[in-house]
Amino acid sequence: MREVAAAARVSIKTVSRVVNGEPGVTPRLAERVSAAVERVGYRHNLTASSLRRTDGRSSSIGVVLEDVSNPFSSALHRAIEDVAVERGFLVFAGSCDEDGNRERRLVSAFASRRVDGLIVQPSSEDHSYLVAERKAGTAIVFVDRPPAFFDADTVLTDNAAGVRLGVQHLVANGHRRIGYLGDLRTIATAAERCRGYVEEMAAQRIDVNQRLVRLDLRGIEKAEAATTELLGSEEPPTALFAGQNMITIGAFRVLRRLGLHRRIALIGFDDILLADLLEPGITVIAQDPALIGRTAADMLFRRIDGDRSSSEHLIVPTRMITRGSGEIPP
Amino acid sequence: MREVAAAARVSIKTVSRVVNGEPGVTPRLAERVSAAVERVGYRHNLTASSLRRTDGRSSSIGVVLEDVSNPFSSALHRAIEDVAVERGFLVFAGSCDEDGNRERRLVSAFASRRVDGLIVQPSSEDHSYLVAERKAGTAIVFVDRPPAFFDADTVLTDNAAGVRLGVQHLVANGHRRIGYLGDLRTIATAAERCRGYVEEMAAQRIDVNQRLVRLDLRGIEKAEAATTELLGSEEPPTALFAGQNMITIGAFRVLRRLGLHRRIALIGFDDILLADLLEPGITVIAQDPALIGRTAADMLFRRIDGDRSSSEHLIVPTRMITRGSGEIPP
DNA sequence: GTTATACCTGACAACGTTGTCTACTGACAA
DNA sequence: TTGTCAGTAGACAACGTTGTCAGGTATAAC
Repeated sequence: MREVAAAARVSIKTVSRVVNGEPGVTPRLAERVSAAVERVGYRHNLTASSLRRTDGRSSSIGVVLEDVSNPFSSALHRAIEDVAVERGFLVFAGSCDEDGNRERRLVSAFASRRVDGLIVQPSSEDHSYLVAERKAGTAIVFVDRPPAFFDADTVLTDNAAGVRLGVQHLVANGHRRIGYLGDLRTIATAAERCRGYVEEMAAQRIDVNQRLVRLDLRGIEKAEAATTELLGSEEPPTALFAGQNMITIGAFRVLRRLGLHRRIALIGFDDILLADLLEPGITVIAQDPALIGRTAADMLFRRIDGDRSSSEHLIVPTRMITRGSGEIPP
Repeated sequence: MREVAAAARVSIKTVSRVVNGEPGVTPRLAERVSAAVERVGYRHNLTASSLRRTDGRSSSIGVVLEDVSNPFSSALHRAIEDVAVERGFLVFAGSCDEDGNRERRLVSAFASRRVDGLIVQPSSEDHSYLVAERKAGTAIVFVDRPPAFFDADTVLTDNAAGVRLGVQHLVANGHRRIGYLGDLRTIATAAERCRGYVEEMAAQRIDVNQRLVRLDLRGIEKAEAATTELLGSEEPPTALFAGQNMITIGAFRVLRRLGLHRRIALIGFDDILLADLLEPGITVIAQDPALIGRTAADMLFRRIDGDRSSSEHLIVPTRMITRGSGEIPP
């Protein structure tokens, strides 16, 4: 900046004014400065700028995801990015793989870089550590899963209601022996989904047979093993509800392998690319990650803009997409 | 920091030493400082720190992707992140949707935040603008596609060789009327893949029938339209090579719709989740985005660590995964 | 010609750090 | 006791900006 000032024969402050588009500089002078900026190859240093500014804004936000490469998380990420770029903000993103410590380390790394806001898809089971960030003025919004021991804005899917919709659909098609395959119970959404299953079964006056319920399945392989076991049991289910993406894939693989894919009904939570091209197409309870991400980002920027009202909790609905696998009769 | 210093009754510099783990502080004193840090709720400000440090490192890198939510890009992103966290670096990521201007804006935003390195999956057709960044000391690595008018390290897939492998496989299965469906020719990788097709056809002494070649297909729908047209023509192909993910999906959809999915062979470039569960499974030429990302990140950090040797150009091989669709005879 | 009024411009300090250099402390040998 | 030497601690400036405020310069009105 000093170089630019020298080249344009003005003071440093004037260069700053031009760079920031502040008023009070003659167009002619501004032109001279811009030319000098170009000539010297000057690049504005936003870190120094944010250090000095009274509001201390860094124009960046941090996004903590389960895994940037997982389709759901990355759709969130993209939606958030789209809102951020409109505001001239940049996005830090990190994955924590269901590891609470990694989540904390990420947040701390973001905090060191003085992000203006955080969007967290939590892995940890205690978010009281965020109190310090909040006090430092960082806006915080949770997506997909609620925080624990910490009050903040949230944007969640109604997981239980989604599962209930699916189970209801299976019952309407005549099923009563409905198996449930769920993810780690430590994941809040997985617990919610399982709750939805139990509640809807009760609402339909069907006793839950514990032998038809398999939980804590993480990854395709565990889902495959559990499905194989379930279908090989004495009184196998006539329908399966898969509580997550990878579980749906695992279950479908086994159904195919056993030649049961046209005989046993299957509904999965979360849509899957290509699910429509399988035979039969897989009926799913679809979330809308793009809408969730956009909503969360809008909320975050409202907070960054100074909204101090009490925390909001939004629910984004799910929707059932029938494609065949969920409509197989018992 | 001043507060911490006051609370621990030491000078600011001593606090700095403790925070940075510099030697020359008695363990007892360090303990006292750490306690004060905790008590005051102090958070190290990395932006101020990097401003002052002689090396000026921000411990962050920028990643420019086609789209953070696209499976290939997000796999790259994840692999890069994994290398970065090991080094204590944070990752800015942005999408540019094949828009060269967006790419430039992203790079400029990264530069303003003084990232130490850039990994670019380019959309632009002229990267001479990066000369300024390079001169400022930013390390730059290109992935997936080569830069134009700019010399830098690259990590690319051998696209032409991959396609040749696929075409060869089709010919070996008896096909001679092989259709080719390609992405926008402005995308370097798409051009390369098309070249592979032409070259292998020549090597097999088969004349390329221009009516069997459809290019500039962007997105599933355009691919569907082109496939429909191709298959409805007078002398339809007996096999199709789809030059990209979405094109493969579009082509398969049409084959299914026309009931030709067991009669016309199909090979796609890039693996697709669930491709093994379709009927028939889709034979693909698979890239290894995780390896590409990791390699690029390793390269970038070598440059950040000061490696000034001339630019390297690595090629990551592809591999064919046969699943049925590519083995259908004419 | 003088003064008032806008409007521009620049000197200086400060943001939260760290590099440099000086000064202090205590231990040990002479 | 004194001198030397590590080893440790602190004062100060500086990184690249911007906020504050004082000062300068046209222009217009008297």
